[in-house]
Amino acid sequence: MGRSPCCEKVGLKKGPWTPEEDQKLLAYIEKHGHGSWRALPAKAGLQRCGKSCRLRWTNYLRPDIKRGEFSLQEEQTIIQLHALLGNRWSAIATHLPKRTDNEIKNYWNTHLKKRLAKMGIDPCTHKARSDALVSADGHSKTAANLSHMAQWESARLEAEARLVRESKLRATSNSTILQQQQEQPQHQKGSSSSSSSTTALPPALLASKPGAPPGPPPCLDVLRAWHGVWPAKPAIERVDLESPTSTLSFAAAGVGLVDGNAAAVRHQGGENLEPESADWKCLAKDRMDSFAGFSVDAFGGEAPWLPEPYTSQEGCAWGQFGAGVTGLLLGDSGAQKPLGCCGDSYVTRRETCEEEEEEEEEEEEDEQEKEGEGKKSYWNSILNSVNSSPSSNSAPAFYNNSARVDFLRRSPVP
DNA sequence: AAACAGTTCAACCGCTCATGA
DNA sequence: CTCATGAGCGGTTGAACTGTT
Repeated sequence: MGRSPCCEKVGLKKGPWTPEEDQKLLAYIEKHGHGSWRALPAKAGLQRCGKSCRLRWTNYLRPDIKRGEFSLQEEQTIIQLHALLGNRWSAIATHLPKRTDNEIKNYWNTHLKKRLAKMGIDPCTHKARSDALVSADGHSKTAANLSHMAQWESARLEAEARLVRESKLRATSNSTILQQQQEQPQHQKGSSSSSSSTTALPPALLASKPGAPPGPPPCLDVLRAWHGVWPAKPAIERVDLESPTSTLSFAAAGVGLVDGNAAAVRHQGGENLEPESADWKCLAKDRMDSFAGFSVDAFGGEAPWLPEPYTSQEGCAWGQFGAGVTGLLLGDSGAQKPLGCCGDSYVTRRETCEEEEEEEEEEEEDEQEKEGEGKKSYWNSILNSVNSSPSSNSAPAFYNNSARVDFLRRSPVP
């Protein structure tokens, strides 16, 4: 629309970054923070446009980026959030700590989308292609409700993310930033305008603080109101406010609890279970036909932040069931090779992969211990849920929560 | 071993949004 | 209120890589 280019294009380098360029960018940001991206290239001695620098930093060089294979819980989170938010990758990325929107987008397009399509599930709507939702027996109302719910939740997610960002900025500016600014008064100029930008800070400020108090951020009052009660011992023990890309990590925390579910599915079906495998395909299809209405839309929107299923002793409410079905969708993920593991352009992929695999093995061992219980109980939960036949008439747990339904009714549709 | 096809992912492009003058 | 500017987002591209014939 006649917009001037973000920077003078002449003489600026494009294409893959060289190690030297990376080094320059890293060194500059480590020392000064990025400040104004537009002005950065000149200051850092780079023949790149600011946009390119920002992208390189946020998608590749930033120290708190996790690269390599997506874990099951990450896949679940992506599918669930995509069902709710659609292609809003940055919003999805806020729930996947250390993952960039670009990476998530790529992963969706190259893996998850295909997997869903292969299963006969429309990756756009997250419904079985033969739409059982709007059936003759009046389920369309449920569909409308779910759509309403999804819209509302979508807006709410954004609001929460904003609140957290704002509170984070406030908190930071009240303490460290002030001090930092006194020491380096000019580096932060021009970076305060962005509502979501925390990366203007030098990385030292962004370094994770494992011991940071895990108390719920102010925005969680909204959740408390939403849920009626904040669990005495929240399933979400850690709210990672430090990651520049993550304003909330409910998804990781919450879904992490059901990570074992998908693993359990794999376990039940055997590690070599292929998506085409008759057993689970039947199960998936049956359940998808039955639950197409809720599909991932319903439980996907639910699982990441709802504490109920995870705090209840039985832990087999809809959230878990939903995550379990998502696990079904992810049935072959466990067997897949690490993809694009170690994106380092300058180290051969295999070298870094070996290191990462070792680390991942260690992490897996830890996770497996935590998941043990979930794995055992999940399949029973699935069977219970199936046996108790949560037909479309019996809504997921949250729909039976009258307070929430009331709240929903009062809530405006964005 | 070579040619071809398919896949992955880093990077770019064009657009919208937020902010400040 | 309008305009200019910068930042960020989502879609797309193309080089590099991998698998198949």
